[in-house]
Amino acid sequence: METEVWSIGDLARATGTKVETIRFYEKSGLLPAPPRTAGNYRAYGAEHLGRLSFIRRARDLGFSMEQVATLLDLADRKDQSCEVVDIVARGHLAEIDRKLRDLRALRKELAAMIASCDHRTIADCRIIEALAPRG
Amino acid sequence: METEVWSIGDLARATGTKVETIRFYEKSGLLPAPPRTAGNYRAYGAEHLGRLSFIRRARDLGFSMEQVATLLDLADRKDQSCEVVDIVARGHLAEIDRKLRDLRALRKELAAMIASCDHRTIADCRIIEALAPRG
DNA sequence: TCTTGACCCTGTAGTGGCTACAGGGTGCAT
DNA sequence: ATGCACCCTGTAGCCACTACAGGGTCAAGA
Repeated sequence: METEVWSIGDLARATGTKVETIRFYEKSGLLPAPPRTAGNYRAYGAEHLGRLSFIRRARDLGFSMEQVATLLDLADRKDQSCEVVDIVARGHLAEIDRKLRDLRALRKELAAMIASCDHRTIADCRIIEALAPRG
Repeated sequence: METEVWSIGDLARATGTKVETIRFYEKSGLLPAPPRTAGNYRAYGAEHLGRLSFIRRARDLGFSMEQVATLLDLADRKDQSCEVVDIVARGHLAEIDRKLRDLRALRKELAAMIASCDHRTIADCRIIEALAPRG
């Protein structure tokens, strides 16, 4: 049976990734280097497509490249317990919660600043005042 | 009347900034280069302290260096309307709202993934499954 | 056959916002 | 005189890409 082969551009289109990013993932060790054609073009197979989809999906969910590498490593050991996967995911959730808290606090302060601005000259501007030392 | 003079370390302590960061702000054009002592040390005055405090506060509130530069420019033109200041701040608020939306969506998806993991082997792991192409 | 144009290759440098050295000089107290 | 804390410049590193420059490959059309 013939196996399908994709060029780097095909993979890019299929996964919504830029060509340069795919090469970058290869250089970073996330995506294994595929075989080459006679003309030195990368020739990808189904396993590369799957792996790249995994990477993109995990990155979209905000996992760092290091976390993605860990998850990929784990995903390959199919017979082991998935406890570590759970730990990585929970750690990431905690990070997201921290960011959410920070952003909400930020938003509140910024919104208060904007609400108190009544468009006079900058000398009276509450926003500038709020940023100045001991405003 | 004598004017107070601070070393870069004094400024760093007073504003909670690292020394390297202050030099970085100078190189980036956010903080003007101060005069030097005979020994080539930077000699800061009150205006530098004020400006650095402003920068730090704005950065803490999540304004980009470019936005901070704009705000500093505007803050210097005391007689103009503060409309542009308001526009910058509102633009930043909109950015924060976008980030909040994205993070909340992320959190939801991630939490659902984690909730469905019941610690079997990786072959059955819902988290890995959720990341794999067409789940 | 020749050319056009889309695609591919490598390698390097840039982004933002710092941080961390290396390899030196200065200033003050002991 | 010596130690130590501080200062100086310049460069490289971090993350996760992105954007070139300067070439090579390949298929279709004239």
